[in-house]
Amino acid sequence: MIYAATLSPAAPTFLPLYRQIKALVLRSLEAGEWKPGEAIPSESELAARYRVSQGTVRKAIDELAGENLLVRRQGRGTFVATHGEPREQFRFLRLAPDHGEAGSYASRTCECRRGRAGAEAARALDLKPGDAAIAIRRVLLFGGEPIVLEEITLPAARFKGLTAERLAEHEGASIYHLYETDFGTRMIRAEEKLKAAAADAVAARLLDVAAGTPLLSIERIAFTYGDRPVEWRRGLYRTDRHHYTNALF
Amino acid sequence: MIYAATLSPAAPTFLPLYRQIKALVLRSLEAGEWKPGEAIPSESELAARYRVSQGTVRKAIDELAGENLLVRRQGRGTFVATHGEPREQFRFLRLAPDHGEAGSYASRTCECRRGRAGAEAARALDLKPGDAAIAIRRVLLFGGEPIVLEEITLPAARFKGLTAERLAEHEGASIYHLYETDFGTRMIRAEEKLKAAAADAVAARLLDVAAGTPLLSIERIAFTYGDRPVEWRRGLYRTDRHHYTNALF
DNA sequence: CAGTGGTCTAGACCACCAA
DNA sequence: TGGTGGTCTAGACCACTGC
Repeated sequence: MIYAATLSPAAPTFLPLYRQIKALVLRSLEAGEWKPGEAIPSESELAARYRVSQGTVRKAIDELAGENLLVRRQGRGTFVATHGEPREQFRFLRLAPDHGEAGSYASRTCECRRGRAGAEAARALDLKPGDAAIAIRRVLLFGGEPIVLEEITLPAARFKGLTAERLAEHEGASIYHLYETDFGTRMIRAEEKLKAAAADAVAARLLDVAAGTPLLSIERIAFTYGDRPVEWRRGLYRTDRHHYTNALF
Repeated sequence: MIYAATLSPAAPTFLPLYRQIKALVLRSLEAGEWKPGEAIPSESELAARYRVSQGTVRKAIDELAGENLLVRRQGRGTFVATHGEPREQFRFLRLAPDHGEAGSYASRTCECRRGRAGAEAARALDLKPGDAAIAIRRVLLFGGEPIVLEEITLPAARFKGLTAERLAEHEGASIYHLYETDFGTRMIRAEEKLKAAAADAVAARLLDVAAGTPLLSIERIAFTYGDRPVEWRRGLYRTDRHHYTNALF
């Protein structure tokens, strides 16, 4: 192994071995050498491949598992995380009913068109003025009731061929799972900005509330490998019978 | 060391050594053997004390550091985390201005009285019908502007002697730091529920907005060691020029 | 320079799972 | 029963801090 310091004399004057291994595993992940849901090689195989001890591989994998990129399963192996599993389903959707258990979930796509991105979305996604984008508008239903109105903007280059039909086939499952299966794009993390806003006429109609009703407005930028922003969205949430949950540590 | 399985034949049939060490360190932390901001004994000292290897102590401390209960500082030692440090200051206050840098911060206490807890607070804090509570009402100012109106409810038994004067002396610093210094109560984690709500007359006056303005409503329960809830609060946030930030992983 | 946390190794053994 | 991840140890050495 070669210390990064040897290659780039900048910043952290020293890069531990396990971080270099982590970067190598990350590169394989990003390149799709192991697909979401698949097992990666065992710790001892990786140790042999990279010529380091198993403990060093272990520490690299520990960090990747901590970042939800890998999932360890004792006795079975280490797997590439996927948004397809029920457990991961609601990691990015933190809405809960005020009372009782979470009921059914479904999405209804209103619109899916190709065109220019809005100013905010273009800035968030680093799109150049001429770049095409895909705009989706949909309503999320909980227990059959319309609770969330969402606008999603995607760079057309990465999500070529995404259609309303394909979205319709996928209703009920996480859209991030569709991104994985159809476009090989896995969402790693997201940043959100929350505000309160009054419902305009469109939102009022689609969410079945009076115009002016306070709604929770959530703007999100989602990132894939390499911290590349690849999805922008704004959601308007009815919070009369639901709330957004957050945990602080 | 004794395996937990020997003591309680229930649930996880096996409790690793490092978890037992972690529990012992946690007990010392909770008992105040080492105070916030102080250094705990070195890894080798703890290894000797508990008769385990340094690596095992290390793994226990790793987890506690991951939960923000301890802070490692290479070359210096491991310290008990505190809300007094600037770095920890805004861990529980996730408001940011829409544009520009975060400006000054201050709090202005409107009211601090002893009495009965509200129904919601009493339920959240596990208070019995007769238990006394302390109710605080305050306004948080950012850049000199009133942005947040907060009601805080505390169990009177734990926060005996908390007065408006003491709060006033503490303006500008985190109230969680005051809890630590004056009452030996350190907040470990919190759960929040976010909603959008219309400003009522009182909120409108104190936040200098029109009645009916959409506000972000945040209800929080904060926990100390042993997952004991010891603070309930509801905040109403003006979000016309600020937003609540959240990161999803 | 001594002391602390941080890294790396090698090896033994345990817990869990699937076949 | 064999393979995988999980735990534990002992020891060597490195990086950082403060005296």
